[in-house]
Amino acid sequence: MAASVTLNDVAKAAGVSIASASRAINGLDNVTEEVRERVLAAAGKLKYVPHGAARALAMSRTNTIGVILPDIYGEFFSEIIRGIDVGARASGLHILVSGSHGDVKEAVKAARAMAGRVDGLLVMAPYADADDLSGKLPFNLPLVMMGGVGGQADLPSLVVDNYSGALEAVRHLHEQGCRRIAHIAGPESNLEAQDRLRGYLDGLKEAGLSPQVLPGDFTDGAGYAAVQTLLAQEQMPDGLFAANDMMALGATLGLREAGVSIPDDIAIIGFDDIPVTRYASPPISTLRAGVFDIGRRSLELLSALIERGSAEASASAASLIVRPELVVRASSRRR
Amino acid sequence: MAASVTLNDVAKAAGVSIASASRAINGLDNVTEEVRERVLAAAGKLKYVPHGAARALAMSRTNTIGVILPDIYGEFFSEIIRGIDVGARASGLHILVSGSHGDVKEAVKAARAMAGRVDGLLVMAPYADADDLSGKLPFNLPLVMMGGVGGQADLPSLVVDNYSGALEAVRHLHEQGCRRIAHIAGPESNLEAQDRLRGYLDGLKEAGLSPQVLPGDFTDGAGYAAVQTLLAQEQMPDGLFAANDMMALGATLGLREAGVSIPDDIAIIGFDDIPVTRYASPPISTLRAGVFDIGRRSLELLSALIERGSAEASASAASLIVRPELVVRASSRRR
DNA sequence: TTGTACGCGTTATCAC
DNA sequence: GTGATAACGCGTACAA
Repeated sequence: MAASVTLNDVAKAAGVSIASASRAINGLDNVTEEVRERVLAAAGKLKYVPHGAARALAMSRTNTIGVILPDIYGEFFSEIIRGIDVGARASGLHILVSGSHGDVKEAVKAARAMAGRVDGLLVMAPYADADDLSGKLPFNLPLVMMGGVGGQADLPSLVVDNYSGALEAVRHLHEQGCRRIAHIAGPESNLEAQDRLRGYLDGLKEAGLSPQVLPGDFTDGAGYAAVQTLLAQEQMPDGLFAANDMMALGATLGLREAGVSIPDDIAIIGFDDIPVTRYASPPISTLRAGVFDIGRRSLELLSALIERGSAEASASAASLIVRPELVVRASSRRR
Repeated sequence: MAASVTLNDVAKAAGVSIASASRAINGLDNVTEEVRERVLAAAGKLKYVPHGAARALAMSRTNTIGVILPDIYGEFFSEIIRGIDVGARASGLHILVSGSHGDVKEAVKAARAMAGRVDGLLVMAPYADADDLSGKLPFNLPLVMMGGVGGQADLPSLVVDNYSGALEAVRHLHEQGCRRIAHIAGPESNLEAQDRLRGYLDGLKEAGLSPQVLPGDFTDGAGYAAVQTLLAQEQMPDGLFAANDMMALGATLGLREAGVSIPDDIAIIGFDDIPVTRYASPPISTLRAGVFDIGRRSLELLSALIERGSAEASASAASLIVRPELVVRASSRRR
């Protein structure tokens, strides 16, 4: 019933031209007060709502930014999205999200689908080789990369210093008296996980300890599985650095189940500082990457790029580097 | 630089008409194989990407659905979004999200901004009076309400049977031997919280017990604060039903801090079954509303409405009612 | 101040 | 099969 009412209908109902109707509705000042009222009244009665796509086409401006994440749920991404939401709100922008499900092809596909529907792109693709994206992604659109390794493809980006974070985690465990420190790694193809692994290895070298790396995939299940491996060996480690908080959480569950005391028998630290770390028992030490801030600041950066026409986008490609902050909680505090 | 390349550019480069170019790119069959190849080659070389808004305008079809939630982060909404994402993916739809921040005006505003940019709307507005929305929201757009009270404004919807869920929670605690059962309520203006409160009150009446209701706002902080109140009174309750899981979680933290044993001294149960309940210690009993499924099924419902042109949308406004399922974990298991 | 007419990038309907 | 051309709904020079 009733195809949606257009500006034309409103103009007709108000007895003015479509141009005047447009002006009145958009609050331009070159309209008689009387005309404005007539138009607004008509619009109200007809329940007129501007057609987004048409407006976007005419103004080549959507007031929407596209967000492409590996996934759009879970503690980690949820925090990212929150940051983006807050920033977007402040800038009067809307958000078109899409999950790439860890696939580069999907990410590119999503980006293509967003062309002409967003003013800029915020993408996080930690698994992607820089070259995989650089050529295919930017369709003359302002773009900011979140996470990933530094200076990825010369795109403006916000990255976490995963390497020094990992280094700090190891040093912390060492200071707490740990001498056999194991690591639960993230997905092999994940660039951030790779950096964290490097930091761990260098940290152990620095301390003169020998490393033990267990495979993982960033899920709590992987953390749980990893401790099963550890429990089966002759000697347990006395320190455990998980590449992210979810795996640290899974590890604590497994250890508690086995009656291992945390942090006395084994100290644990994660990475990211997602909310649930505070609710775990014991609360889990971690490295606060400022997930929320990453989202918010990325959006601000993108927003700025959009405003200035994204002129020399890559010129000012000053990749902001976020240095994670050590957060010590009960899971690793031994004194 | 270089204004984005259009279909016209591609057509010109391939030496065909814009119409043929369109056909070739959209895979229609009435094109010579040779023309198709020329067009595709040109498109590839020019890095052509279809303009979403223009396509939407021409086809009056966006392949996008708008999602309006009170918030777009946190465990609960994250799960909803996950469900929607899965459903959307299956239907080849994109998602335009917006948080209303608990404000009806904001929700309506968001919906207006989405007009002409989406094919349908998925909205959750638990604080909204049915009448507040029914008139202002549907701009000739297929719409499905998530949550809220049943049959809200005759719109097709997916609602949780909060009342019987709450009733079941109370019965469970009673069966476990609890005789002084307190309730931490949700926000007063929240319709779902109201239903849960009703269920609680009727449940206590049924058991012949006297109720104690503490105020809350669905945050863990509120749960924590509520137990401080309880700890200060002469006699502690021996059972606690929180209107949602986050408050139940906050309550367990407060109680553990005070050295109160769960579930021996006090049994606890929440509502919603968000992921974190499983990681808490002890794991928290709850009522599984199937948050994920609500998202997914809402989308499926909406998708169906869109396909069939939303003809008699409200005719088939068969509000699907989800009956929550009791999930007993350590926090309330006394035997 | 107001109205006319064109353009935004695509799709779809025609003739050819 | 292919190519003009009219929508789609709106903003906006430009002219009046």
